[in-house]
Amino acid sequence: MAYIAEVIVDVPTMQTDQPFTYLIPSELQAAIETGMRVEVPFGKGDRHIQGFVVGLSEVAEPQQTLKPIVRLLDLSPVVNEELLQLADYMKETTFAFKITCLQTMLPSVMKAEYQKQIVLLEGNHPIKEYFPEDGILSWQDAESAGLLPQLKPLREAAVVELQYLVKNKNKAKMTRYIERKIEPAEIPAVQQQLRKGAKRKLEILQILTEEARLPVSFFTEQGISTAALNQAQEAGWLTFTEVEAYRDPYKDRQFQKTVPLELNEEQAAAVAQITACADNQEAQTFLLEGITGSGKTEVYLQAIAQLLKQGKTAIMLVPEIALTPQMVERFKSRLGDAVAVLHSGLSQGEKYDEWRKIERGEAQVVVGARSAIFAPLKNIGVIIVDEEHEASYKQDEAPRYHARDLAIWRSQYHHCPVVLGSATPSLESRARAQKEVYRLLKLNQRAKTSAQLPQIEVVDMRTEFANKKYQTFSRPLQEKITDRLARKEQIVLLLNRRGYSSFVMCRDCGYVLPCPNCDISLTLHMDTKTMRCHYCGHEEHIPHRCPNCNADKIRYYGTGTQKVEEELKELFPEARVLRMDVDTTRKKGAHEKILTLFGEKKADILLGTQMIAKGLDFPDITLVGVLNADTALNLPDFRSSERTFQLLTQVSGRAGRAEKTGEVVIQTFNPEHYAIQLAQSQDYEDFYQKEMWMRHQSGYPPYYFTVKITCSHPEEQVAAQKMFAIARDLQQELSPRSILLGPAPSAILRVKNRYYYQLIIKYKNEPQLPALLTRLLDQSQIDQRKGLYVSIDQEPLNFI
DNA sequence: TGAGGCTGCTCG
DNA sequence: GAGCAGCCTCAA
Repeated sequence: MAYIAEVIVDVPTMQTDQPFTYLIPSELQAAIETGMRVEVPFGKGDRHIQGFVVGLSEVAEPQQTLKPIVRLLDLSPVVNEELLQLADYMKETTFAFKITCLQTMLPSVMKAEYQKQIVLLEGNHPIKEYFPEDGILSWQDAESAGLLPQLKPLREAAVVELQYLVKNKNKAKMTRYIERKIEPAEIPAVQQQLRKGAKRKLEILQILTEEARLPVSFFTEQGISTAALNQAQEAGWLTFTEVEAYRDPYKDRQFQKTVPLELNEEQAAAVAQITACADNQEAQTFLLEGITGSGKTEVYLQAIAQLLKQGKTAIMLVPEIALTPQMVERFKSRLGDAVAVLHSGLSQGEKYDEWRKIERGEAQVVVGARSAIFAPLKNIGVIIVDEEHEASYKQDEAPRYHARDLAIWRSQYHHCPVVLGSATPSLESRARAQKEVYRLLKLNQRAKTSAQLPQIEVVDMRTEFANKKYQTFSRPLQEKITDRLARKEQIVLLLNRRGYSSFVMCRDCGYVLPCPNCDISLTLHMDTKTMRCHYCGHEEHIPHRCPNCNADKIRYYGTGTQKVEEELKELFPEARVLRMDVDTTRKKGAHEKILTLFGEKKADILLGTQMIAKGLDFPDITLVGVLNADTALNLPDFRSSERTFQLLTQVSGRAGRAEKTGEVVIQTFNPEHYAIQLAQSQDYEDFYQKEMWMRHQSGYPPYYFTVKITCSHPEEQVAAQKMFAIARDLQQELSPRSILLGPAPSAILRVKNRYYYQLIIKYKNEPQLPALLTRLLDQSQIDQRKGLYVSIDQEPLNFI
């Protein structure tokens, strides 16, 4: 009898994307379980790598000689049966390797790091002078000392050995505690015997009278030294112990307990339908289409609260930029300690701790961005995807999954409802509701009955441009800002940065400073006084003279937030302005600080990029200005109208959420465009009809499915040739009803010195396509050593 | 003739 | 991802 394990190894290639069989040594047989991480030897030379156990079995006689598992990296499984199945689904739908899917599901600290080192076997060999005492030399040190050529023959002669270490990074944080060993009743007697002046010992004993267990920090904070504690230990009064501690990013925060708000009829009906589904174990997907300010979050909270009472759990996904402190506050204060929060602002250790809390069942509600869909909850009662239209739910690197799809998959596993919420649903989701694949729930009223939808004015910037002095602010907007400042009400200004940035141009020859590695102009950053590339991170000084013609007529162009801020200060010197963009929010907690200041009315104007469009809920905002509505409108992407409409509707929703009525000013060069006009009338349903007609006319989703294939190589020719070869292949195999767009160079042809070519397939029914694409990837494996990469993006959200 | 590079193959 | 075999090229 032999016990064997099927293991997915950490070698992300097409050829190794399958389970490998290993022998389970007898000492591991009792402890090993499916879903654990293990260390295994792999390949010639038995390099040690990490793997995931995906199956266990018993065989009479293995057909081949098997290598044994070296050790277990976990005490209990880190992926359960459900997540293993989910990984299979992800692999099929995203064309990613299974190992990549598995690693994506776990906190990053659980991904192994490998270390190479050289071990001296023959202690007397002259080479030993290069080795440290312990006879172990790291690969990096050997390399930098130029020893590698010398070591090569020594390895063959078995003087040294090459070792690969698998480092397990997931360390729980430990806190030192003190435990009382002395009976409280004895303490007064001991205190009597202390010699005079033994103040600290007296104090320690006093504390021990009250408490049996305390963190060491409790003592040190009171000025009791560790030396004193050590003496107390020697006296047998106490012992030190280590207790596992969670790194809780919110531990110092007090959350005021809140009570459920009164629901209006529409909200109550929505909650009832969702919970009824959960009660009936129905895997139904709801589309909750609610205008801004209609109280979608309250619907989520009450549905979750009800299900929690029945012992169920819940996942709430929000876009990264909407995961504001306000949102977290709302969940924590309503649902208390049941809530775990996962977002990019946490350190690796904090993320790991939140994950363990969930995994152990200590948290029942998970609020987080895209990757929170992998939260290891059991008995899920509802999954909510807020702002479901947001592009950030799709991961733009492998595995290119969409969190919405995985949410639906998990709901089917748990027989529970999914709620997709938005004021402006994606066309795909709205169309599915039309076809009754999803059930449509509508919220047509603002939750606060006194709150009205804001008045929206569209300003034609073509006529405004005659007023040359201030190009950024139209006269109507200036007048309204003046008015709000006088009334001490708050203003939000949105600078739409998509496809737009500030750059430096020479006025004599028109030269624009490019990135040396990418085909894109460098962006001006005034805070660091540098030019930066947003793609590769290249940085250089701001030029004073034109590098091309040497003229000194170099000028800054474009409208960065910094430039707008300066203009604002010039126009309204008395206004207090807060700026929120990538530059001012880079530091941890900066985001929160800006919003808190604004919430406390320490500023009159909040100026920012897209990140201010979502989730802000401040009662005194009565004016929203969109400085440039149409920068995204002219991008060559069929979703540009949809994105523009969504952004304008979302940001308009920030105005007039309480008693005071709000106003919105949209500045545009395309006032007659339907996306702008329908945003003005705030009619999502009209927009949906119009846009569906447009998509039907031009043959785009949701009428067609799409796949994007991308090739990249350091030489443009090679990337292009491969792309054309793939296109020829596909042309032959696909049905004549499918359409190929391209091959064409990507919108930014060169990134990090690699050239990108792409091809888009539009199709309605192509059952052979997954197999075809898998074969294509398989064939492209050979090209990888030549630096030629092929990637596949199923239902891409960015066409350019 | 031997060193070094490139390609294809394999890994349990 | 890494080692290895088989093949080719190149220079002496």
